Order: sequence, then C-alpha cells, then structure tokens
Amino acid sequence: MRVRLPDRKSRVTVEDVARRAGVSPSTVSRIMRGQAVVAEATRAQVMVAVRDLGYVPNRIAGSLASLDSRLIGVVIPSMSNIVFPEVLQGINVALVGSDHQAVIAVTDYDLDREEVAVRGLLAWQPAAVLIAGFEHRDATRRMLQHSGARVVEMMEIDQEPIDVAVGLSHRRAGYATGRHLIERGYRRFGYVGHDWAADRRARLRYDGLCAALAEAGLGVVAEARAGGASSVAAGRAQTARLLATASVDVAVYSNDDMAVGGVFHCLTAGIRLPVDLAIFGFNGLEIGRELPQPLSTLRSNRYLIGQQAVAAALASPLRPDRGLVIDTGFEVFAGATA
Amino acid sequence: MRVRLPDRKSRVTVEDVARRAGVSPSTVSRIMRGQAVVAEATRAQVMVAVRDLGYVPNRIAGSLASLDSRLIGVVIPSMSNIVFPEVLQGINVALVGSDHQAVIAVTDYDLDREEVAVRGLLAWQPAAVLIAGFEHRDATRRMLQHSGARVVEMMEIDQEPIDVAVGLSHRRAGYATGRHLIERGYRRFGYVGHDWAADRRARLRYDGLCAALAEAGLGVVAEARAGGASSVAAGRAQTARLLATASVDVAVYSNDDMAVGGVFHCLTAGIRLPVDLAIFGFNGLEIGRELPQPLSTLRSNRYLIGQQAVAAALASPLRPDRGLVIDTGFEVFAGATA
DNA sequence: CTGTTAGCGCGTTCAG
DNA sequence: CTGAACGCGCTAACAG
Repeated sequence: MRVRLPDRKSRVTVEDVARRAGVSPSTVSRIMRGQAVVAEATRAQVMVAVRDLGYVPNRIAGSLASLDSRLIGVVIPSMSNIVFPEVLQGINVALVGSDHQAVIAVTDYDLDREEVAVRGLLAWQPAAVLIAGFEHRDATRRMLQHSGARVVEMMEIDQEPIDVAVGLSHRRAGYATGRHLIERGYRRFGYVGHDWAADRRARLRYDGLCAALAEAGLGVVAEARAGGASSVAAGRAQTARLLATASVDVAVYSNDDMAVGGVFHCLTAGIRLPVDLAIFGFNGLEIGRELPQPLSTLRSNRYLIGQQAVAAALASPLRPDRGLVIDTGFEVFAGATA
Repeated sequence: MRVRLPDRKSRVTVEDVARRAGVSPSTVSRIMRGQAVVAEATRAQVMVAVRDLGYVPNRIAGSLASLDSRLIGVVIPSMSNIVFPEVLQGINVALVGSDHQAVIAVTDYDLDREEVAVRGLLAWQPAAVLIAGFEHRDATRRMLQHSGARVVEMMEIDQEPIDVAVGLSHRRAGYATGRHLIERGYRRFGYVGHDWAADRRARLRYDGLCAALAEAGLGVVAEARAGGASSVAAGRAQTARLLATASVDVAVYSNDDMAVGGVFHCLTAGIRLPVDLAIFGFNGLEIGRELPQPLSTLRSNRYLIGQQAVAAALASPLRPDRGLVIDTGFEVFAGATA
C-alpha cells in the first residue's frame, strides 16, 4: 500500500501550475527564474496560476537539477560573543535580495564540532562556506578544499587562506595600539587578558603590542590573565588583580568586554580615568561608546567583514588561482579612557 | 557539446562508493543512514570505500528522494539586539547531534521582508520554521499554515499560535514588575521606553505594569519614550528627559538596554541608585548583572526559549490538533538598582 | 518563443 | 540481508 505522507509540504508543483496555465513545465520554470525570454501574455497567464495555487518552487529539486544550491554555509565559534552576531548582520544584509540563504553552525570554539559542522554543511552542497578564523582540523581543511565551494575565512588575515580571507591583521592592530598609547605619553603598560588557547587572535594583538613597546624600549610591566573566555566579570576581576600587583599608567585589554569590566572596577573603586589609570580595549563595541566615559579602543569592522565575505564568495563560483586577502582594517577610537 | 561544470561539489556519489566496495547503491545508502540491518562485513567494506573517497552524502538529493529536509528555518527580526542571538544559542544547542541544520533569516523588524524571508525558507521544504513573534502579514501566516512544516512562534504567548508558541507572557511580566515594585514601597512610577510600533511586546509589558499599578490605586506619573529602537544611548537621553519633567521614585524601562542607559545617566549626573531613583529593566542581560550596581530586572529565558522551540518542533512532524503553548516563564532579579 | 527529453543523486518500494 | 526499478520536482539541452 502506498502511504504518502499526508499532504506535507507545498504539494503544488510546476506540473500543477503548467497544467492550469495550459503551458509546459519548462515554461513555468523559466518564468519563475525570470531567466529566459518569455512572451508577456504567457507570463501573465502563468503568474495567475502561480498565485491561485500559491506555488512556491521547490529549491531542493531545483538545486539538484541545476547542481547549484544558493545556500551559504556560515561557521562561527559563538553566538554569545556579540562580535559574531555583528558579522552575521553584515552577511545577512549582503545576502538580502541575492536569493541565497545562510545556513549557520556554531562550534563553541571546539574544533571537533567545527569538523562535524563543516561536514554537515557541505552535505548541502553550499555555494560557499564562510568560516571564522584560520584554525581548523586538517580533515576540515581538506573537506573545504575539495568541496568545490568558495571558502572565506573571516576575522583575520595574518595567514595564508584556503581561498579568501577577509578581516584585519590582529598583529598590526596590537602594534597600532602600542604606537597610539606611546604617542599619548604612556610608559608603564599593563595587560589584562583572557585565555589565549581559545582566542589566538588576542594573542596576535598582544604580540603586536609587545613589538611596538619593544621598539620604544618599553615593555609590559605587569599582566593579569583570566583562565576562561573574555567577559565583563573577568575584566573586572583581573583589573583588580593587576592593580594589586603593580603600578601602571595604562592597561591594555584583550578586548572591549574585558575593558568594560576594567572601567566598572575603576568606577567602583574610585579610580579616576584616565588620570589614575588609562584603559584601552579592542573591537569598538556599542556598549563601550555608551559608557559614562566612552571607552578608548580600536574598532574592528565586523559588519564590513560579513559584507565583504559574502561579496567575495558570490563574486564568482570559481576560486582564484591564489589566495585572496581582503583587509577590512581598523581605526583608533580615541574615547575618553586613554 | 556537454559542458559539465568543472568538477564542482563533491563529485563522489553513492554509485562511486558502491562500485568501489563491490555492492549496490542501495546498500551504501542504507549504511550511510545507519538505518536498516546490514551485514557487518559489507558495512566495513563500504566504510573503507567511503573514507577512501571522502564521500559525503548529498543531502539535497536525499531530501528530494525522501521528501524530508532536515532543515530548520529560523526567522528573527534582528541580530544586533543581543536577545535574538541568545535565542539562536538555545536553538543551536538543541540542534547539535540532531542532524538538522538551521537556516537563518533576519527581517530587521520589517514585515515585508519577513514575508520574503518565509517564502525563501519554505522553498527549502524545512521540517520546521521557528519565527519570532505573532505579528505577521496575512500572506505570511497563510504560507506557514499551508506549508506542512511545524511552526513555532517564539518569544511571547499572549496570543493564539499557528501551531506552537514558546515564550513568556509579556503582559504578566509587566504586571509582575508592578507588583514587585509596589511591594518594595515605590509609589511614584515613571516609564522610559522606545518605539512601540516595532516592539509590541514592550507595549504588552507596559499594559501589564499599568494594570498592577491601577489595582493599587496608582499610575504612571510620567513617561519618556524614544522614537526609534531601544538602545543604551536612547535610555540615557530619555532618562534625562523624564527626570526633567517630573519627580518619580522609580523608573521602569522597556528593557535592559534602555535601563543600562538610565544607570549611566545617573552615574554621570551624580544621582544615587536606588535612593534618589530606582531603576528596573527587563530581560536580565549579562551587562546588567556586571554593572557596578547590578541592575534590577526581570529575567526572560531566551536560551530556554530557543531550546524548547526546537524540542517542540522536532517532537513530531505533525501538528497537534490545537495550538500548543509552552511557557518558559520569567523571574525577578532583585539586583541593586531598585 | 515554447515543448520534449533526460537526467541531477538519492530513498523507497518490492523481489529475491 | 541485498539488488533493481522507479520517481522526488525541477532544470538543461535541444528541437522546433
């Protein structure tokens, strides 16, 4: 006995529309894709049938037939770190009107889960995979390489990409932070950070900072690093630790979340910014700008990264001969805490 | 001339694997799905071929054949309002290991874009569509209704769902806020809000608040509402306006973003919390908890909402006879600002 | 400008 | 336990 699932899904097909409009399925298909030249009269007829029946073309069938899926895989490590939703925003905006859909996977900074996620995404034959960072399992990299999909590695550009990289040089960002603060007269540098194991980019910024300081004959005189992920709470706690350890005139933070924690600590402890202590972050989050005293920081352009990633991915279905690097840069936001 | 796209996508098919393992395609298919009973010997052979070739089953073909897509459509209004990424987090966690993928669309609070997004998602024949809120175009609602996919409306439960609703009663939340503050002795209530047109739920909370106040013979004595979306900046500006207008002992905010703005204004203006003014928010965002004085607020459980939405959607491919409502509740977080 | 003919890669019968 | 046949809904190539 043939038991078809009870009218699940849009049971109306090209065939239904074609029959009702008195044309062939191909004609309906052509019209739905707005592709080829079709007589205005037939188009009108067909569109009436489409509306009457509430026809929505089945993209699954369409993709199979055309071997082209209009699905964009996106792999990010976290949804709770606001930075990634901001990238998604950029991705989303660039996708609007392009007839592509984003399939999103979150790895929680776990490379094994990343591998599983990438495999799951590639099963959908996506036109492109936009993935955060350069750090992947070898197996993951291989799958991406062989998939035929465009691959955009987002957030950083300090390494050779599989296909395209869109982001900023975190090393240069750290260096720029150092230069900026030295120019403003700071000499005794402290560093407040979080776990580098899960956040290699924070480490790159630190290295850049140290390079700038070294050039000026300076160095980081004290540091306090939390064990886990970055957070306002960790920033606050580590700031207290740092100040108990040593006397510094400026504290550079691994990112704005941590820096905001630093500002809150100072607010609570009666430490005046930036006279008693200067604070400098990274990212340029909204919350930093809205603090009683705007946070001094470096703006990374997350939104732009998302946009450019999509643009690069959709520019061509074929990969360039050599890795393409798109630098979305960064800017110093002077603020009032440094 | 037959010009096939240059080996795009995973050109390895069941057929390739079957040939290499010396079995039929059906056998490979069965093994890949871990479904039917297969001799351990043949399974081993096949798995070797799978690994050698790096075979990844094509889900597009699979979905077409089985009429079942394992894609979950998600429609949210915004990525920049941290609340929605938190829901996505819950969704994501619930999806891990379920072999389903989330296809995400962002509408920017625009009902026309929502309609387009839903149409785009339904074209992929998703198993379910998780959508924020109850407010949709009629056409959108119709499409969802007829799609055959499970439909979960998230965030609120003050209305009759298409299929399932997961969230909290914003009216009751507002009411609870009122009761809580009255019990703490506050009598002169101010309200600081943002645009209700784009945020009906904020309106529901306001109504609930007013109901609680009315019961106690009280009312909102002054209010200040911003024109646009909620933000820390708007909260700060409207707080200044409110306090210039009238003298209140507590200000209820449309949400935590606005309330944090209020706290910052007070910090800057030297207004002591909660002695000179009490502040109460809504949502229970992390930033509120980390303020020098923890923000008094109501926790909505966004993460839980996402999780439950997925659970409800995957529980069965068929809709229940009548709308199902899942209440994820809310809790008062006393904090230190009220 | 339109119809016809073949698949896309896989899951699902149904026989063996 | 395994294989052959058929079709999911659509697009691509080719005639006309």
